Amino acid sequence: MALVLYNTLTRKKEPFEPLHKGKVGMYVCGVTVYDQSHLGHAKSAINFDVIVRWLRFRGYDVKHVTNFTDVDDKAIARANELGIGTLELTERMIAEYFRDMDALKVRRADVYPKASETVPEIIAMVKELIDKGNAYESNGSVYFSVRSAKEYGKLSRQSLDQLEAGARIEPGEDKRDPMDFALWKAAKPGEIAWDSPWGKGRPGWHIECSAMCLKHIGKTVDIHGGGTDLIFPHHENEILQSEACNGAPFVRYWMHNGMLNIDQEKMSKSLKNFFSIDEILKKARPEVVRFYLLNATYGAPLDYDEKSMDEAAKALERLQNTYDTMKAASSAARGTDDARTLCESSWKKLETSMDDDFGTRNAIAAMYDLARDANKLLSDGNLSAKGARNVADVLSRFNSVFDVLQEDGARRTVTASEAAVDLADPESMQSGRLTDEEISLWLARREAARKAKNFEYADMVRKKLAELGIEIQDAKDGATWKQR
RNA sequence: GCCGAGGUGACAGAGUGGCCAUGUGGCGGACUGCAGAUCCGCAAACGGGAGUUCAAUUCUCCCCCUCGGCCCCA
Repeated sequence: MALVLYNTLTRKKEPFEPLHKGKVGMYVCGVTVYDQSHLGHAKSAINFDVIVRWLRFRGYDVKHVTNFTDVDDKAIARANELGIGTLELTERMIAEYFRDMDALKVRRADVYPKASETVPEIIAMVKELIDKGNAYESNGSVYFSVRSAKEYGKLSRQSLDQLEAGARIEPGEDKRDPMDFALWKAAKPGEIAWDSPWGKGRPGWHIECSAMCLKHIGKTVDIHGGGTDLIFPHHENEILQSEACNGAPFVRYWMHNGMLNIDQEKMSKSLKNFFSIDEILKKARPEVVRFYLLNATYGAPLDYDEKSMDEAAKALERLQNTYDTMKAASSAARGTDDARTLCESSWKKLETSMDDDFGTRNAIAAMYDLARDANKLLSDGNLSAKGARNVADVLSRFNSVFDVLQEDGARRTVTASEAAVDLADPESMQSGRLTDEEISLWLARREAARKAKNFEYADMVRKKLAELGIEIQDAKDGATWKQR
């Protein structure tokens, strides 16, 4: 089954065929670094993180580029407020961004170009656009002439005339046409600026992505991603610039992730209705945040509320329990079923889902089905040790793409000595860390007490262990325990 | 106004021309000394209207509603 993805350009799902066989050049629009990152940014980062991981899992050699917009009106304004340099502020924000995304287990892109470090390439591109007659200089600024483009609005399906009806030129601008946009902005006093053939100034917003794509990937990128809010005008303008400059198709597949809404409104910095990643991580583990976001469709808007995050936590708990249980059963299970058919069909379903425009939601559903059937086999006593291992392997493979299960949470069986008949006082349990042997000993004592129907003692042991962060569960073939 | 997406059971959210989504929650069971975990069963849906069809939640048309984009924004 071939990988199919939804292309915003054609509004259809298309079979994925990169320009060069086996290689994928992928560019994802990053953030403007003037403030903290919020859950909406996390959604984008995690959606594309999993997309990249799946492409790699499928054997593609992916070069993933994500930029930082560090030269920008808001960053300049914020830095001035704080009385620090623009790049000082943006460096700080970039560090925070990495801290946040690392916490969310987002794999790093291969390259993180910054606007401030791409100025020579940007200037070269602007020059070329002027030479080719697609741009013009005006009072130290350079604008792209939309009327010079062969076609306009193919991504967002906007008509230039329609747009112009509502547009107007801001006072102080020197555009020839209202829809023309700045490639290079003449410096204003107190702003960060670079020398250029048009005097001191700085790059416009859209041009940095075009320049970075060209520099780090080439004239044509296979996948260009970003939020749906960037479709117009940002991505539209990127197409105009890049195709006018390079004379080659700019992007083969446009992928856009849906916005995260809160109370029916887009979460955004300007609306001040956002949860910073910091805050979110106080409420939920990173794995839960990932699971919550991946349990939706990347391209659709997602409404956030605390209740749905809690639901995600509970649902994930089930998969985690199954994962832990299966790992424990990998040596203990006694049945005869090696669960091969089950594992194969579950994995097949996951692959089919992921190959269908990265259907993480259905992929997760496949894991639920696997968990249910495997748990049933186990509790019916039919699962073999090898079968448990097979199931754990599938979940582990799933996790290598989704990264939502904790690997060290294994529930452990007791390796108890039979001779543990002395019912020592649970109160004598040392606070601090117990060794595995000590835990086994206590569980053996408890087991002996249970057999003797001394439930008071058994409950006491369970309680004391719980106080030390050790959770135990009784099962048919003995208790298992887990460090919390 | 223009462009785009969408309306599915209590909630979240897939999908398909005729058969189970899935998860959380609810109800009833099994297991259990109790916890917990797990499993089984039940109830519960396809915005409204017309049409195509043997059959439509799934296709077509109309209507209603919601959301996003059109300054910045993942």
